[in-house]
Amino acid sequence: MPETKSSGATAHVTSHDVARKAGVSVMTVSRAMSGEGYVAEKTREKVLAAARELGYTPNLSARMMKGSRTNVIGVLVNDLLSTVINEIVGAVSVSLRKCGMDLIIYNSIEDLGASGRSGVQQMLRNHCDGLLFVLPRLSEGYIEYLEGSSQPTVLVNYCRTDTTLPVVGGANYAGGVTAAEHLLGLGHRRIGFIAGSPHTGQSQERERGYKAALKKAGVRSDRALVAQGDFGQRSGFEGAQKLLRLPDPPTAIFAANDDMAIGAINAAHSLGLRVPDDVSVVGFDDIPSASHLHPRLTTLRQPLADISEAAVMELVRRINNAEGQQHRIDFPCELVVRESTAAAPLRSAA
Amino acid sequence: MPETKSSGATAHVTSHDVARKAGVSVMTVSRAMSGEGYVAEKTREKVLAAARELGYTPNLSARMMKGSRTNVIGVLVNDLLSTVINEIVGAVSVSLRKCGMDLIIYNSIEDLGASGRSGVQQMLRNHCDGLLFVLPRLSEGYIEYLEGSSQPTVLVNYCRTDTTLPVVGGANYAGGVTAAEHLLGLGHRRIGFIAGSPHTGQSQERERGYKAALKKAGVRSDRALVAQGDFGQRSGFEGAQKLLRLPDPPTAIFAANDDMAIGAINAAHSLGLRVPDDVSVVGFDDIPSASHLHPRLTTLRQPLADISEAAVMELVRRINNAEGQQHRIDFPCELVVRESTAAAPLRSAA
DNA sequence: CTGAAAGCGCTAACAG
DNA sequence: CTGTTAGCGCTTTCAG
Repeated sequence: MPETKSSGATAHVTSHDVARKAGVSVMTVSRAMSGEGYVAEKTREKVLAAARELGYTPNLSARMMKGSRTNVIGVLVNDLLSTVINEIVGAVSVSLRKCGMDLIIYNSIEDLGASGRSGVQQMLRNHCDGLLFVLPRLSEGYIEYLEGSSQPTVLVNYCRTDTTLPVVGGANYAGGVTAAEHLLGLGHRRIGFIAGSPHTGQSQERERGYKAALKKAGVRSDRALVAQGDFGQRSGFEGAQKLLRLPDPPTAIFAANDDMAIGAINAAHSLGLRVPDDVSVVGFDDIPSASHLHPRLTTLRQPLADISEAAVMELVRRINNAEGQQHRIDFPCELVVRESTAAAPLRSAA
Repeated sequence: MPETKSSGATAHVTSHDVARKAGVSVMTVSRAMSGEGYVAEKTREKVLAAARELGYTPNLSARMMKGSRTNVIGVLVNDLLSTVINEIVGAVSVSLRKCGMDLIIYNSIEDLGASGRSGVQQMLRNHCDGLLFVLPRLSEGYIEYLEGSSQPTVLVNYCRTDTTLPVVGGANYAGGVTAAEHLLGLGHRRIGFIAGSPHTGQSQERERGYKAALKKAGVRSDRALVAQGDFGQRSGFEGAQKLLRLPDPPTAIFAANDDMAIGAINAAHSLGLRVPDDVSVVGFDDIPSASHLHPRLTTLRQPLADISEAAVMELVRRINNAEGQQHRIDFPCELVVRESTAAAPLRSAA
């Protein structure tokens, strides 16, 4: 094999190579590349030219070993397959790039705390200027650990416990209230709820809101009308089937997220019921497909782009130790009325 | 601030700390942790105990700077929001963990070649034992670069050009043939096609198969029956609307993926057409929601789990420089007949 | 404004 | 089986 010669393979170009080529010291290369410290404009250009020609990029590992900024943040999730998580990760990615930062994603199937000491997570901690947990499954112990850690950390859409870590998310309780009030306003009295998995506490908050609205309207909540799902489409399907097969079935179903709402609509269809004529369905999130369905889904729009942006801003603020740090930011969720909800059918008397 | 004292924050525990605590040299710690080289069983236990107590994890950055294994592979994608990509990433994640490896995901919005020299990608190259490109948007130049690079690399579901890089994927051409033959067998003669984005070449292959089957059956293909989409649900909706509003509309539509097929079904509904009574729809991929739709979608099942597993095996083989390296692995796609396809309506004479 | 020295945390390569 | 030496590629001192 021939040596270097600037062709394809470009073995390992180091700052030494650039330094030699530019006729300066490695230190000058470092300064020119990072933009920190004084370098004569002319020298900088010379270095940059040499770097470009050689196809040089600084070795981040080496850089971070000295403890300096990497401009990379780590995004930790538990389930990349979730539509919402994906939306958030996408939006975070955009916001981050606006700040000139980049991101790396780590998907842990298990509790993020359990693998908190795994190699990759450790590596992210070492490598990243900050960490963003998106809808995380976190153990209490790991939260405490993160609270004690000096690494800037922001939780997105996590509302299970009180924590000193900053949390950014949607107003789930208020959203639950809104959803239930919408259905109550349409004359529904038997309103089912399909809960999602409890990891982040979002489902519980939405359920609390739903129950509060029912209570306020003088409607007694019925435990039989609450089905347990896991935020997946299939669980929404099964939950809704269970609910709709009840002796005294609900005339409306509020699903804790859109995926389950989609499953619920399919379940209604599978039982020969029409949406919204026979059953109304409300979701939560407003994922893209919500508006392409048949019928188009009435749902609570979570401003994921805003949430993501705010989370990034907060994280950056903390990385820079800047002013104006917030401890909790909640965004209101807006009711989007489409075709999956309508006035309650008249056959209500059971 | 008080010093260490093993509480929460656990500043930066290094191998030196462990060595001191265990009364051995750093080297012994290194060996005990990595499992390589000889260490007395008793010593190893002592070290491991000290490490556990201190909450020590080796610094991967430092480790890889010496060029040794990290047991981490980098997964590069262009669109985390794509259902299929997500499925693959999920399956890859599982396969990898079976091999005791972990993964990090990097999502580049642009062409992966363009940012090929970006910090993060460089970091991944430095950090990872191998790279997996999932349905990538790659420029020719970058492929050449990868071919010349010594880093183990596998492409998943990429079939645009001939490359010396190993490629694992589904048999797209054959799948296209199968889809079209299924529709032809049901008596359809005017069969529309909704193409996806051309980045990976998958859509073209499926289209080639579709056209070949038509030709073989003596059906003249009509350019007006091919709509250009981008694999997104919305584009399937729009493409199908265009097709179904034609003076002589198709009685069946083959969409290059399930997402677009879903859009197509919605489009049919929106035009007052029934699926499959008025129009049959076939998708490609068999994403989870395909079987929850109404009607349930007839589609070509890509064995994503097998594909992912094979890709991982091939990558590991190359990382270990092991025997039996393959250059191309294609998995057949199986036709799954559900409810979205039926015999062609009789009103065919235009 | 630039350079030389030192060392981040770890692990090959060689001694013992 | 264990320790010592050296050095990965970079950046933070501290001198020019």
